[in-house]
Amino acid sequence: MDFIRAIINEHMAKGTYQQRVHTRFPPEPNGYLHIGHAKAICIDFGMALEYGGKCNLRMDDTNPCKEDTEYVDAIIEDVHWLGFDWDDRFYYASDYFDQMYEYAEEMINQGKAYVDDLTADEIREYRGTLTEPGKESPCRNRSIAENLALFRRMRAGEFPDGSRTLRAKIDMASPNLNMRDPVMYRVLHAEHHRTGDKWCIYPMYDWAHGLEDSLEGITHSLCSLEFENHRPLYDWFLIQLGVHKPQQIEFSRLNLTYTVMSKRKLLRLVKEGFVSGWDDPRMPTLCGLRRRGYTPESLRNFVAKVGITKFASTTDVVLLEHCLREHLNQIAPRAMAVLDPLKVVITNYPEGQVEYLEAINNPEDPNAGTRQIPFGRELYIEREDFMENPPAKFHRLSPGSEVRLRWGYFLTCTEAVKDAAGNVVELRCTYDPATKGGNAPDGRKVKGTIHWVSATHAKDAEIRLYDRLFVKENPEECEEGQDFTANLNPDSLTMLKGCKLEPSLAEAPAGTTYQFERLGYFCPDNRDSKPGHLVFNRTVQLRDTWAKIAQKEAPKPAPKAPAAEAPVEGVALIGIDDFAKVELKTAKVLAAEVVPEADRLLKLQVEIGSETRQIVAGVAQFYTPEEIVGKTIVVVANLEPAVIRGVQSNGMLLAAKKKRNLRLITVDGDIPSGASIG
RNA sequence: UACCCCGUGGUGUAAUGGUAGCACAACUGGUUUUGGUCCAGUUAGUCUAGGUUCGAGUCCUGGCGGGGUAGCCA
Repeated sequence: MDFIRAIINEHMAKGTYQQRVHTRFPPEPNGYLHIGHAKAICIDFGMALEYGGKCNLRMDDTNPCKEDTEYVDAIIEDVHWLGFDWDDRFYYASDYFDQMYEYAEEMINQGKAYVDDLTADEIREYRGTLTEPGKESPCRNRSIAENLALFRRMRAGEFPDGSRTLRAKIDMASPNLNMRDPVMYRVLHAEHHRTGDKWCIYPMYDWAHGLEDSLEGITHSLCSLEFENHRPLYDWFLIQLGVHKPQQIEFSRLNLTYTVMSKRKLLRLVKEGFVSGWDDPRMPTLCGLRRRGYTPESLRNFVAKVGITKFASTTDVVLLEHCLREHLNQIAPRAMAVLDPLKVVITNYPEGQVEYLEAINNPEDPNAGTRQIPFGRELYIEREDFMENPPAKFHRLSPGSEVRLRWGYFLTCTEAVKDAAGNVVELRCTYDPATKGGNAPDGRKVKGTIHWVSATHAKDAEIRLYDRLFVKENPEECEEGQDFTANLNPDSLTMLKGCKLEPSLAEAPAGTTYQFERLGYFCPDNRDSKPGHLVFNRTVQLRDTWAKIAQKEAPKPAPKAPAAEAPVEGVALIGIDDFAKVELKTAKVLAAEVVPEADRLLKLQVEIGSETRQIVAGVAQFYTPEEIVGKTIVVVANLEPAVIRGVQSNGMLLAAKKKRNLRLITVDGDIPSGASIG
C-alpha cells in the first residue's frame, strides 16, 4: 500500500470527494513523452481505473513560445499506445484562458492581486534569497481600481512584453519562495498554437494549473515531487476563489541507470545528432522504446514494480529489461536468424534436395502453433557457434563434435575450410539422417543445439544491435568541464549487414517483436524496414549464461600462494581510540588486475615508500585496472594481512562512497608514496 | 546558510506499534531440442544517538546523509 492509495482510501472512507476519483495527466506539449512520463501516466490513469473513476488527458499549453501541435499528436499516440484512454475528456489549458482571466479580475477585486511595473530583474532582486526575506514592490499597494484598469490595458495589448505583470499579494517574507507574491500573468505578444493572437497576456503555470484541475473537477492531482513546495500556493489561490479544491499528492520521478531523462538533455541528443531522432531506438522516449520493440504491457508492469514513493531513487535498467523479457518470452514468436553467418555444407546430404521441418512457434504458448522451415545441403550457422579449439564446457560445433541443429538433425563437423589467411570460411559436415527432428533413435545425447538458416532460402537483412546509450550508470557524473555527452557509449549502435533470416521473417509485420532463438528479441524497424530491404532492431538480448561462463574461464588465474594465511574473522571493530592508531599512507598503484572468480575485486600491487604490497579491494565496479594504475591513493597500512577470496591482501584502500558511486581518495601533486597522512 | 520532503539488503520496494517480506541483480544446484524459459536454494537490509512503550523500521527529539526550492518555464 503506497501513500497515494492510502490518502485516496481515506477520502473514500470519509466521502471527501463524494467517493469520486478523478485524475488527469497534464503534459506540456513541448517535447516527446519518455518512460518517466510513462510512470506518471500509469499512476494517473491507473488510479482512476482502480477506483472506478476517470482520468483526463490535458495539454498544459500556457506558454505559446515553447509549445507546438506536433507534440500534441505524438503525446496522444503515445498515451494510447501505452494502453490508456480518456473517452472525450481531452482538454487544453488554453480552453480555460477566458475563465482564468475572470478569476484574475476577481482576485484583483478581492485586493489579492496587483499589477506590478517591476522588471524581471527587479522582481528577482525583490524576491530575496533562500535565507533572506524579500521586500515589497512599490506597486504592491495600488488601488483595486487602478489594478483593474492596468490589468485590462495589459490584456488590450497596450504594454510591451515584460513591462508589467499581475502578481498575487501574499507574503514577501514567506519562507516558501513560491508564496512571495508570485507572478500570475505576463505580457507576451506571441501567437498561441490554438488561440492564435487572441491573447497577449498568458497565465503562469502556478496560477493556471490549480485552476485547470479545479475546473475539471479533479479530485486527486498526482504530480512529481518538485511541485511539493507549490502546493500551498495552489491551495491558496483556490481557497481565495472559493472553488473546488483537489488534493495534490506528489511522488518521486522515475530515474533509470544508463540514461538521461530530462527533456532538455534528450533534446540535445537529438539536436546535436548523437541519436537519429526522438524515436531513435536508444532513446528512453515512448516512441523510441516502441521502435525498439518494447511492449506497452512490459512498460506498465515495470512501472508497477518500481512502485510509488517520495524517495528520489534510481531504478536499475536491468529491471526494465527483465520486465521486457518476461513479457516477450510469453508472446514473442520464435524464429531463426544468423547474425554472423558461417557457411556449412552437409556433404552427405543429397545435392539439390529441400525438405521442410516443423518448428514450434512459441514453446510458452501452445496456441502459437508450428511452422515449416526449409532445410537443405547448405546452411548458415552463427560464426561464434564454431570453434576449432574449443575450451571446456563449449557445447557447440567443433571438429569431430556433434551438435543438434534446432528442429533438424544431428550434425558433425568433419573439416574447417580456411582461406589463405587462416580464417575459417566454410565448414564441411555430415548429418545423421536418423535424427530428423532432433532425436536419435539410439538414445544418444548431444549437449548443444544451435540455430541455422538454409542458405538457399535465407533472406538477407540489416540488423541493428543496440546497447546502453551511456557507459556510466549516472551519465551526469563526469570530469570538470565536460557534460553528460562525454559519457555517451560509442558502441551503443552496431549495424550488421548480410544477416540471414529464415524466410518466414520476410513478412514480419511492424510492431511484432520476435525471438531470434538463442540471440534475443528483434523487431522490424518501423521506419526503415521494407519488403526488399529488411531491417531488424535488437530489442534486448536473451540472458546469456554462456557469456558469463566464458568470461570466467577466460582470464587465466595466476595463483599466488598466500604466504602467511592470517585468519581474519569477521570485521575487526575499531573504537575511536584505536582509530588514532590507524596508519594512513599514500601509495602508488603499480599494477592492477581483476581477481579471477570475483568480478568485484581488484588485486593491486602498490608501492608504499620503498615497499611493494599486494592489496585486494572491492572496487572493480568503479575502476578498471587501467584507470587505477599510476594513481596515488591512500591506504591503511597497518592492518593484519587478510585473505580475500583466496588472495592475500595487506592493507585497505580509503574511498568515499556516495549513492552508487565510489571514488578512491587520491593524492595530487608531488607527494611521494609512503607519506603519512594526518 | 532558510524552508519543504525523504533515508529498509547491491537496486527498486513491502510491513493497523507485534516473527523485517517481495522483486530484480549476484551466486549454487535441478529440468530443458533455445547456454532461453521454468524449478529449488544461498548471500544480503531498517543512517545514527537518545526518548516513549511490555514491545519501535513505524511515534517523539537531536545529529548525519540525500533531494527540492531564489523563471515573466512547466
